[in-house]
Amino acid sequence: MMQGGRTETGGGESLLFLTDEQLRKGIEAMYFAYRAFTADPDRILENYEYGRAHHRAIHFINRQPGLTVNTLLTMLGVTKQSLNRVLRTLVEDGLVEARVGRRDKRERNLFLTEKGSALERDLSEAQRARMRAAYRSAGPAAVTGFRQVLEAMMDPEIRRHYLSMKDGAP
Amino acid sequence: MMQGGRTETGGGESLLFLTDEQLRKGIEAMYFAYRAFTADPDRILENYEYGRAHHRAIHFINRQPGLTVNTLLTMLGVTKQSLNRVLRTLVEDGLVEARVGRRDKRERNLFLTEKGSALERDLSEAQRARMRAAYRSAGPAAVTGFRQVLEAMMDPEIRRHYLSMKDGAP
DNA sequence: GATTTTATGTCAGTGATGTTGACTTTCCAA
DNA sequence: TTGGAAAGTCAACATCACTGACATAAAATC
Repeated sequence: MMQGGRTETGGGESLLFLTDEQLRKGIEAMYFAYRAFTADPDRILENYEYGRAHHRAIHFINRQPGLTVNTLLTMLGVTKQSLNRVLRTLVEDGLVEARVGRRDKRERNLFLTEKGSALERDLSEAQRARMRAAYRSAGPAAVTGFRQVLEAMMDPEIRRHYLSMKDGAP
Repeated sequence: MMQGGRTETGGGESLLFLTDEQLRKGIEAMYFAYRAFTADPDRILENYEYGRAHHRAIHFINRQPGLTVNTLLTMLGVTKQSLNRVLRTLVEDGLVEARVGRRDKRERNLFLTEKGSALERDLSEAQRARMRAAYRSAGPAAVTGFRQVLEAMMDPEIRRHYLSMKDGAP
């Protein structure tokens, strides 16, 4: 049975953090933390008729103003039909502006309106408050480790996108 | 405007990791990593007619064999109606056994059957493989920080449950 | 100039997951 | 014995994802 077995590859004591039990705890930690992580913005979104998908779209449009639908599609990893439904309501409600591309008129460049920016700030401040508290309680060294593990966990193509977005360390 | 502002509370350079930009990167890291984290088991579940909710139920029943429906409910944070639909299919398909409680016959104690254990191993091995690779590439110190931040991010009641589950450090 | 490819939008149908609300059954405990 | 907790059930509904098919416009290519 593989269940309950250790996963050391012969490296000795320094690999104790790679036991199946340790990995399972990590899996549970990811699950529980992510749930808390999404709970705060979800509470805000209940007041509107929006869901998590709207939040994601708003987040990335704020991070890369003018990005195209296709780029957003890649980052969100959903189908265009799914994203389109979300974008349509956001444009209709005046939170997002979709400007026809200047060079390539097939493209739509997406921007947040002032109203969209306001919601973005609300949502992200709720999320940042939790992240800030967690960072503060864990300390800078832990935060570095946190980011390292998360980055190593991402799919390579997505990690490229992630790393290319503007960073807080100038 | 609060947007783009720093969040230092006067502590000086040691709090640079708490800038809004750093927090936003952390938020994105969580999102992208979690997506990768769930992608592997999701691929396996496509072959069955199960979804992520079934995976979660199977995971926790494996971790705490004999747990009651109510305990599982608390850990999953869903309604009993939602969980019931999932549990019913798992029991019907012979992956989960729901034994009437010995002391309190209203309760149901949940166990994985051999068939259920087999699927659990498949699913969790896929997830552990990614976690193992990330841990290995980031190293033990990073893993400690990773866990610290995630634990600080959880809701307190859930963290209690999380910490009370068996740990890999004996 | 005609054809193909690309970017986007739209409509229809489906499935998994979640919700609320109302109700029943079982059965422990005051 | 009665009240209430635990569990299960049924119904209706919303969100968010998917696939598949099709439309439009513009760029790219032949």
